[in-house]
Amino acid sequence: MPPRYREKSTVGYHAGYKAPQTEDKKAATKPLQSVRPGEDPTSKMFEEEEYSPSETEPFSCMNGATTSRKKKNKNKRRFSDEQIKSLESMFESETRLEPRKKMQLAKELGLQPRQVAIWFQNKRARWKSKQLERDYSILRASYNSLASRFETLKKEKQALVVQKPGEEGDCQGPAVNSREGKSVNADTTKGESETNPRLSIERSEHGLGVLSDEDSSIKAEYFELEEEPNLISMVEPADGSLTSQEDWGSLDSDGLFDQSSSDYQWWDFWA
DNA sequence: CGACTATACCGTATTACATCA
DNA sequence: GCTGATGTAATACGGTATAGT
Repeated sequence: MPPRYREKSTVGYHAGYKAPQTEDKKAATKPLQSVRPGEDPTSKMFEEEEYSPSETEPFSCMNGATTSRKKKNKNKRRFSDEQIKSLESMFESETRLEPRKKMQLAKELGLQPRQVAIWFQNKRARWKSKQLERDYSILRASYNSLASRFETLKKEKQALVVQKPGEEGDCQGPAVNSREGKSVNADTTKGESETNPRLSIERSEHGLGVLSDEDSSIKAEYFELEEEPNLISMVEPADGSLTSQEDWGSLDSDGLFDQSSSDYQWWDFWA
């Protein structure tokens, strides 16, 4: 969790102290009179004493609105290109604003500090959303690569089995078991390959598909896959650490998904 | 010192408005 | 001019951290 910037209060609060116009929801919602979406009885935009509406909009026009959804922010204005530019460049250097910088930036841009804070908040949300899309694409590409490699190996193996029907499979038999220092005959090798779930290539009758953006059902199928536990366990550790939301904070694509930073591919387990 | 309170900030979901095709 | 899609500023809400009482 990145550090939060909190302005240390320099005032000694006392009983009965009236909090300064906070720019946040706690104060805004303190009266909290059955607030419903679209109905903001304390609409900060219209209470902010320093707030100066955009040059063109006399926002008082909304007074007396007759629609059921009253209190619409008619003075909502998009920020100017210049403002966006400044905000963007600040966001590039730091995604969370120090209160002092927020105030300064707000002053420079002629915005309310709250507007700056909200912009950063929305920006982080948008950025995260796009990041998730990117990460998913990378993951999908990796998976598809793995799937096609799997198919290739499967075909190779079948070819070898057909080629030498009576013979022992050189590719897996003794080699696999040689780590135990035993000489294994063809029968035991074959027997193990049939019973050992880890040697389960043949078991996959339908093989592996290719993930596409469109077919979400396929995605679901593969991410709940029981057929190939080995594959899943490589993509997602059994402890769920990859999908644990706690780790998302540090999941900034140069971490988990940045394959360019390493020659190692996770599917190399299989190679 | 611990409980309580107030405030600030966060992420997420949602709303409402502006803009464009 | 109307309409639906999209982008985005703003709000709502629940949660957490921190400082003061």
